[in-house]
Amino acid sequence: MPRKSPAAEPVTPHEDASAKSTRTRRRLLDAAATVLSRKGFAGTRLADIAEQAHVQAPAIYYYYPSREDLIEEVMYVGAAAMRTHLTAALEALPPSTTPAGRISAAVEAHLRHELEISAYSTAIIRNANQLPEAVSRRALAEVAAYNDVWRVLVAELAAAGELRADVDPAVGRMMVLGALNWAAEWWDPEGGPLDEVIRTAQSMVLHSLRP
Amino acid sequence: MPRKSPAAEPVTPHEDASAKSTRTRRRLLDAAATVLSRKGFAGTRLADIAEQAHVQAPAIYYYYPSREDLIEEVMYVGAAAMRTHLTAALEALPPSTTPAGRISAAVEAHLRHELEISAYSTAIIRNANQLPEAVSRRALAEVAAYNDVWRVLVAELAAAGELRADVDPAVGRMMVLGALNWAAEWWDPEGGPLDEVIRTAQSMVLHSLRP
DNA sequence: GCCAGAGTTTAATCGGAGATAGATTAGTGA
DNA sequence: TCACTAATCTATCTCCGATTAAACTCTGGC
Repeated sequence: MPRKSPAAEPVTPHEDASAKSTRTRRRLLDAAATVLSRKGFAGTRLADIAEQAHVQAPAIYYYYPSREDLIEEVMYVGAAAMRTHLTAALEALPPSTTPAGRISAAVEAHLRHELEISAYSTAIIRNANQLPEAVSRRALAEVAAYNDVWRVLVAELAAAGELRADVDPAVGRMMVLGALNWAAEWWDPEGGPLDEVIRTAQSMVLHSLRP
Repeated sequence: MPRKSPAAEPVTPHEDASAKSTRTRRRLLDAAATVLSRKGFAGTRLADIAEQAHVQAPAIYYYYPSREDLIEEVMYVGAAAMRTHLTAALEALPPSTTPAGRISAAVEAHLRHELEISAYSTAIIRNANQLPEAVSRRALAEVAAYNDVWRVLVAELAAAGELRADVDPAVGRMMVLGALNWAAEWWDPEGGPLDEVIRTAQSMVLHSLRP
């Protein structure tokens, strides 16, 4: 058994001696995200993760106490990054931005980040609802918080009188998020520039919500 | 070893003697769809399927040569049913129906069927892109055919001059299908009548596509 | 040049799950 | 009721994959 996992020792002994450790940890996380998105939770083998990360399988236990802990972190980190990214994008907007403008920015932030960290995104999208409770709990909480941000965006639009009367806010929000999430399943960098997808998405989303 | 699987003997010996066999087969298929949607491909245990279907695990081998064959059939049958349902709904429309009216009907058909056979739908949605090639081949072909039906619907709309210029037809179609597919992940019969979701969806879809 | 500990490896262990063998029971026609 | 087939069961085999044990290696500080 390894003496102590680096994760349990945040006080770095030699200031940057842990650089290697940190990098390997990240490699394992990325590898796990990739395998998880391609094979699903139960199909994710430690051997596959290890191969992706260029280590032997037991090395994983130096960094994570168990397979489930590693996967749990993939889900959480991916979900948290998504929310952080969206929040930052919104905060960067000038205060004068209209509700429609904010939604437009949110659409762009969602798509860019989703497709940039697509291994994490597809891992979350495909697996979130078929994981054991313990593995998905933190991630689902992040996803709920992410949804809340959108809830506010839609509410702001409604408050400005720009939400069509025949659109239920909750249903509308889930439809929009579904359209955006699904992009991870079909978008291919080869098939055309992301910017065009973003423009089309922004236009469709706003037209689907506003009078 | 069982003498012969009923599947291999389409000529029913006693005309309805196979009724029981047919029902068990269906129970197994439904059970497999349920487990598959909840646990994913690799997490789908024969024991879980068997329990859902009220048989012992080895009984499955009387009907299917292997676990993979059973799952393959779940995917294919679910995908094929989806396309059949949509096609039938479109053919039932009066010939005078406008392109927008046809899309509206397609939205309803998609949502109703998706949420009615939700075990099959979520099984397909969550697993289609993380299955071994051999298991998903037929299902993916059906999905492609299903997409083609929608491609035509959008083309008809465009031909009628009712597709906004800033909406790329392919991107628009995938966005719409994403919004609809995602409903299987969040819609809950307790949370309100399906009809209202359908009306909102129809309105959003048409407004997102038309000038 | 030597030591300590971080980081990683090879070699077991051990349980779980698909598949098979060989009964056993249910159903139907004579 | 008998005989035969359909349908299902119990017991078992076997392999795969997570985890653990026990080294080994490399690096920086002395």
